[in-house]
Amino acid sequence: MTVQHSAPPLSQRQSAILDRVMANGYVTIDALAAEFGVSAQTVRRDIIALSEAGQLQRFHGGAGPADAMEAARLDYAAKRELGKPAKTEVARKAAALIPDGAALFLDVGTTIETCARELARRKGFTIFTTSMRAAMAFDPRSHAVYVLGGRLAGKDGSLVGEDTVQKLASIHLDVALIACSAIDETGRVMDFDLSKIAVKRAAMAASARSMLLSTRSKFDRTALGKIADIGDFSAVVTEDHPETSLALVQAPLQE
Amino acid sequence: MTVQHSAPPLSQRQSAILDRVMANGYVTIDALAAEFGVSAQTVRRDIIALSEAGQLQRFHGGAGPADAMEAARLDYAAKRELGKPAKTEVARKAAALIPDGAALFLDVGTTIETCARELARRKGFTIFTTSMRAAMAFDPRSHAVYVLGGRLAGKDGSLVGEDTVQKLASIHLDVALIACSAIDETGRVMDFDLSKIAVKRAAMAASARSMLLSTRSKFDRTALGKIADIGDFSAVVTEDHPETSLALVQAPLQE
DNA sequence: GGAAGCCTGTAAGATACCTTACAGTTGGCA
DNA sequence: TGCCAACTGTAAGGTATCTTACAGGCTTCC
Repeated sequence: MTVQHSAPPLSQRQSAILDRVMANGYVTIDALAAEFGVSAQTVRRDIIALSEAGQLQRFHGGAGPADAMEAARLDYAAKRELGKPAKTEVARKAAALIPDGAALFLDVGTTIETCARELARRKGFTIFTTSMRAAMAFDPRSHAVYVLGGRLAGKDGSLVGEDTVQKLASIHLDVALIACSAIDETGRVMDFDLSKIAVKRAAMAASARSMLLSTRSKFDRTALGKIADIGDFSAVVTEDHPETSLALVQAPLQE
Repeated sequence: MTVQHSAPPLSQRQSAILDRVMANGYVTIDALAAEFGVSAQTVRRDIIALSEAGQLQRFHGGAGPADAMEAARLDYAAKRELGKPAKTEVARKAAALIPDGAALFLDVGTTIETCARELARRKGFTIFTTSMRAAMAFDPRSHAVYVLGGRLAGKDGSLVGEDTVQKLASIHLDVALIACSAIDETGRVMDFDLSKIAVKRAAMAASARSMLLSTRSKFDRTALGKIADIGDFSAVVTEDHPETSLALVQAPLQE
């Protein structure tokens, strides 16, 4: 079994620069020059080489990540922009409905992540989630964060696995924040990803209340599998202007 | 139970800017101005406000993350710099010893993460890990990545839990890549974090071979708990200049 | 109505960075 | 030794960004 790298040769310093970029997300040329004890121009040359090799992305004054994994994250990030303002509004409204100190399940999804960042600015939550990106939003010193393990499924940092369901069965949570792919005319809440549906249902079963976060763009559409009926949720949070075909509940949750 | 945010009020656009920063890691002012349809100067003002609020960090031409979680990551990243060149060397040497397509356990730690990024540039590995940061280094389309769940323990994205040990007991891996805090004069490999020791031992037990990644700065020191004896490892990877008090094995692994 | 406050856009000078070009250093090789 | 290639540092001029300052539009409130 051959041991070989497909990547082109990198100097020690270039490799170190890559490390820093991957770790910090963004580094300035000045910082790199100071760290390695070389001139800014030398660092610039390294960055140009790495940039041309597609290893990172140049910015004015520094460089940021741009490789396979990060590029996927950017694709993923770009996807967020589609429903951006609506997502943010939904996330903020949902976060405002969560009482302090609650024990929560956080589903996978961009809206949930935005909500997670909103919640992370408070303190004392207990979080169960299958989304690494949602988990990373929290400071472990301010919150108790539990990540339900599994196989890394996509660029979104989501984890899927059979154990997840049974682990959820053994705990009790206050609120499950659930995302979906579609809500059809009859009020069926649906998702494209079958592997995640079981997790969503288990999370709902393990929680006293379930909250569905969905932009109106998901309404009157259909998807592969059914998660639940819209009536199974204690609250459905969407944008204002509820000109949809469904009656929406938006009452604050209480313990 | 009161529902309130401790954070100061943010405009819709400022909040959206934060979202983008958290998602992309770094955004340029031009990109933000174009996205929101406002002038660069307006975006700059938003960024200045957010920066003064400690929500993000200003850079020449854009802004990057700098809030609680990310700041912790930066602290963590700063820590890497202590043993930087040595860590990189160890990581690269270790990665070169791993045969293609191997099933691996990746421990928590900066050296392991650097090694993970090195491995991620190849294809076909099966990865089990308790480190979210290590997991994120891989593209799930090129590798099978399994994250062993647990409680988010620190800024390093590490997960600890009781289930982890028993889950490891049910699988078989080729190589376990293990990190440690110290190796004392008698060859005892030790760690400061007791909660992680059980995981390391379980991973070693589940793997045909174990590889210890350690810079020489860890040698002739001691720590809280013992992981194993240095003889329990199939290979110990450290920097060149093996002027240590221990005989080190650095043989390539084969299946 | 009118003043005050806030947000926004525009413009000019100051600052920081980038590019290009050239020279010094090092190491390999004949 | 002499030559060449690769790497690095320095410097000058161009470009981009930042800062500061001012003006217009909008809302609030008297």
